[in-house]
Amino acid sequence: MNLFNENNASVHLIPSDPNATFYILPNGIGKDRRTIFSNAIQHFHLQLVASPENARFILADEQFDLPKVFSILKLDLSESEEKSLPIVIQIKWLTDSLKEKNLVPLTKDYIFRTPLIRKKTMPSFSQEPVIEEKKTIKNKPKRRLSDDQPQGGCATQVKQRRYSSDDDNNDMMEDYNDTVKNPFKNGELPKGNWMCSMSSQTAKKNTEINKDIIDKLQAMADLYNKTNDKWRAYSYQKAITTIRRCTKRIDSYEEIIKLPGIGESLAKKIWEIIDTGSFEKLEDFQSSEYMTAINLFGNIWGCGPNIAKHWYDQGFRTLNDVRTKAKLSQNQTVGLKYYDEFLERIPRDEVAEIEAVVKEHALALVPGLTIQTCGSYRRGKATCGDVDILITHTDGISHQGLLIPIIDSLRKCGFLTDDLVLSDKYEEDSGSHVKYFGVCLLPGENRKHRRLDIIVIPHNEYACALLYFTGSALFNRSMRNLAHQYNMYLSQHRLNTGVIRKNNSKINMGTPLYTPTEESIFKYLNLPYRPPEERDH
DNA sequence: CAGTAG
DNA sequence: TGGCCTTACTG
DNA sequence: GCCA
Repeated sequence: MNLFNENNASVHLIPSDPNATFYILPNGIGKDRRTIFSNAIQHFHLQLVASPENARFILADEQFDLPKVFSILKLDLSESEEKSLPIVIQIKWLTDSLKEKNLVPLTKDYIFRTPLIRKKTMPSFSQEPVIEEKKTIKNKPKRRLSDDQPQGGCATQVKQRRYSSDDDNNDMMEDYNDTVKNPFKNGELPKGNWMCSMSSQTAKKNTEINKDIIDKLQAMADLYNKTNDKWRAYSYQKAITTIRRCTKRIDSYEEIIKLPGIGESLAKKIWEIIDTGSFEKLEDFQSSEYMTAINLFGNIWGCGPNIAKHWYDQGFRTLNDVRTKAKLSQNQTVGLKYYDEFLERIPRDEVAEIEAVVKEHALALVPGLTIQTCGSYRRGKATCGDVDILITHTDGISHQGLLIPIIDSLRKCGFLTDDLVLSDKYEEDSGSHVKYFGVCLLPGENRKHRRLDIIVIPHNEYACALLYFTGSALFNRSMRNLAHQYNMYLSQHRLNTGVIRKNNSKINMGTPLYTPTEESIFKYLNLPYRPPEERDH
């Protein structure tokens, strides 16, 4: 793994080599260009560092010469024959690479003239420093985030937050507020029906007024969701959200068709419900042998539309058919075992009890953990479908390797009865979170088996994870879709800006934004902040 | 990879 | 006409 | 199913 071909004057870069650390000399490079270059670095899987001391390569504007660059860096050209100096490269190398859509060979033409020192300053790359360097880089950012206040801070604070300058390897995490370019002015959103911009709160008290309509549409959506017609289901779901926001009883076709997300087809169906009190299509479905079976099977955890259809095609019609004749995955076996229990809602109080058990065991292992129950519980619902518990630690480190011990502890006391998904491949890499999906049972009489998800994440991802696991699903999709419009991308890990997509796939992942709080994410997206209770779409 | 889930 | 969220697990 |  050599960075250099010694027999050749040109330098051959191996992008994945962790030693290929790059620093962009900001002088003479505007913020926009710098963002582009940062993105490029990431796109080519190169390692960007925030301070020149950690960089093997310095990317500099062509207007400078080597002495100038070194003076900016406060490095002495004549000194330090032994200490390896960074190699200064023309930024043109990056732009050329961008043009080619591939890293072009790093020939000597791109390297600033260094006749005096070049021979001796070719860094050597033994294995030892590689490992050391890796560790420093991985750990520092996590520690640096220890002053986060997960729930505190209003949106306006975002702009004031800065990383301290000694924070290496955090160029990408720099406060990018100023470089976030979206074409919309403050508070303005792109054209469209953005659920995430609206509160669901008003919806709650108006549910009754159009209840018959909503219930029937919901039943249809549920059924379509269990077929492969997920986009139709999506439309129904959005229509339901819209109707929930209506403050008056809907009583004319004209006002229905005007509602966003409701077109001719749905308007006709809604009018049918209003006019006749019934919904023929739904009744057809509900009396259909196929839909009945699909609905039955689809309620098994781990059985989706395709498996359900497959079972139907095999002639299965009842749960007993499935139990005795179908080839079941491990998850489906568990899902079938608790079929009825999983369909029941969990009272709020019981969620709190489950949370308390998990907290007790987790905190016994590591005091000071941040433990937050998300999902519909955090949205303030009276009952929940499952329990989502998010765990992190403000020190940015203590969460590592935590999941398995927690699970073991909970399993040992009989709280966990079955596992569905258990990912323990924490590689201290890629910020991959760690998740457990399983089944728990509180001690005592008349208890029911409940679905429990535990997610352990690094603290710098806390806000995005919180946002994601709090939902609702529709709210998340709306928000991510909005991010997409801005050429950003939002996931449970991070919010990136400057994403370049082509044919609906990302060719450039962009640059992560600093997201200490949920509020900051809303702000980046030009959205008014919505507390969890208002995300119940 | 398809399927399922969040 | 084609996008409609995104990542991660299982088998 | 809806929308651009």
